[in-house]
Amino acid sequence: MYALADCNNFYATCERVFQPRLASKPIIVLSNNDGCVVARSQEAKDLGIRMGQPVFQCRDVIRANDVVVRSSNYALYEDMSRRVVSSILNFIPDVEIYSIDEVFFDLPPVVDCDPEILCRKIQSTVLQWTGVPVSIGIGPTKTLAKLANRVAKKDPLVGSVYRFPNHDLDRRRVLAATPIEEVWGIGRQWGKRFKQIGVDTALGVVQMRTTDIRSHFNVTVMRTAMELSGTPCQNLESAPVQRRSLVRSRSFGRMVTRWGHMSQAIASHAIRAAEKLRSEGGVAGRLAVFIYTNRFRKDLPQHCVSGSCELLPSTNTTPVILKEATAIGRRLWKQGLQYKKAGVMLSEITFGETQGTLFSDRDYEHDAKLMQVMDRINVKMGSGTLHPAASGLKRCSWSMQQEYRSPRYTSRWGELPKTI
DNA sequence: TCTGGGGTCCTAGGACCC
DNA sequence: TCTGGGGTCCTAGGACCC
Repeated sequence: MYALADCNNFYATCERVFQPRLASKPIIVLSNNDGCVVARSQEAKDLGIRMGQPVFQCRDVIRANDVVVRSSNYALYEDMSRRVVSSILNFIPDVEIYSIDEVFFDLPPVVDCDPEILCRKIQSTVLQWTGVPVSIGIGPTKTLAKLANRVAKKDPLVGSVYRFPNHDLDRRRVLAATPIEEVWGIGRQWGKRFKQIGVDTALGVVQMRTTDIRSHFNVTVMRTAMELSGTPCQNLESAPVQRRSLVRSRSFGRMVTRWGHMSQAIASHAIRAAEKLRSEGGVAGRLAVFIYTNRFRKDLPQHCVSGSCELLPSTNTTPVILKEATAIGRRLWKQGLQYKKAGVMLSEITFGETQGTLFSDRDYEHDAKLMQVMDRINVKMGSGTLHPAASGLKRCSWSMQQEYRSPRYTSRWGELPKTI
């Protein structure tokens, strides 16, 4: 039996925990650059503000309803997420952290422990210890736990915890009430294709033959269909998975028209990406850089390009990655265009022993020591204290906008909550 | 005027090998 | 006139998730 605990309106909830006066107000949290709505409290959802909607499109609704607007504060959300997980770990030895606001876990088939009762206990404990309300769905597969979670969230009668029913009639009722595109793993596009062949709920999928699903779709969709029928195809992944790629990218606060600014942006992404990779102990075998113009400005010439190179031997050394990234960026750059976004991607990431090379005079031990010193200083004195000058010496026009960020209450001494 | 960032998996098609 | 069969590897693009 699987369970999925999902924090309700997570980012909006985090904003509320330390500012109780926001308790019943509509809240929205914005993406980087304060561009789109990425989280909404229930009140904001009720006002019709959509997920992913550009904030300038809902200015009127915000003003008319006194909606509280926040820039995203990942330092706060990540720390709150960690607290939620550690609360759950008090009851369950092994969990899979699926996302910043979702945790899967196994419920052992113990006779004297009703899974629903245990989950209710977890739910109330998390709320008491962290202030974050969670909904928990229980089912024989992860997909069904996810589906049950949707019921736990939507149906006020079930009190935030819902177990996918055993009884056939109930099961069909719940499946029939789940629109096809809301099944985990089937989004809008697959949903459309299902509707074309006359299937518009989860029940319809369960009633199809597996071979028919395979012929219309791919194996991923087929697995989802099997999970909906109660055959597990996905295990609990409690060991942290080793990543295969890593991206650092940002839209610019203002359009970039000078190579000087672009090279600083690429440099800063390269530096951050390399730093992140070292923190996880990996090395990358390939580096890619991309630069984009503003795809929404149909009136301007578009230039969305990327270039990549092999890193041999695989590396996480900042100066190596920085030099290559800048060179790729320079090749991609076209003067006279207005750029909106740039990013750096590290891929072919490996951990542990790596392939060396015979033909290099680089001193790898020296590199490793230098990076270690730099990382230690930055951990101790704050991120970015020591950095290559290529990323720029002062905040400038391409930096991100974050006008409405709340304090990082739980992770900065200077920003601890105070009573007034 | 203003439109996010970070991942994974699968498939088709092209280039190449013998 | 008639032009094979069996592989691998890589990349781009499309789908999904949060």
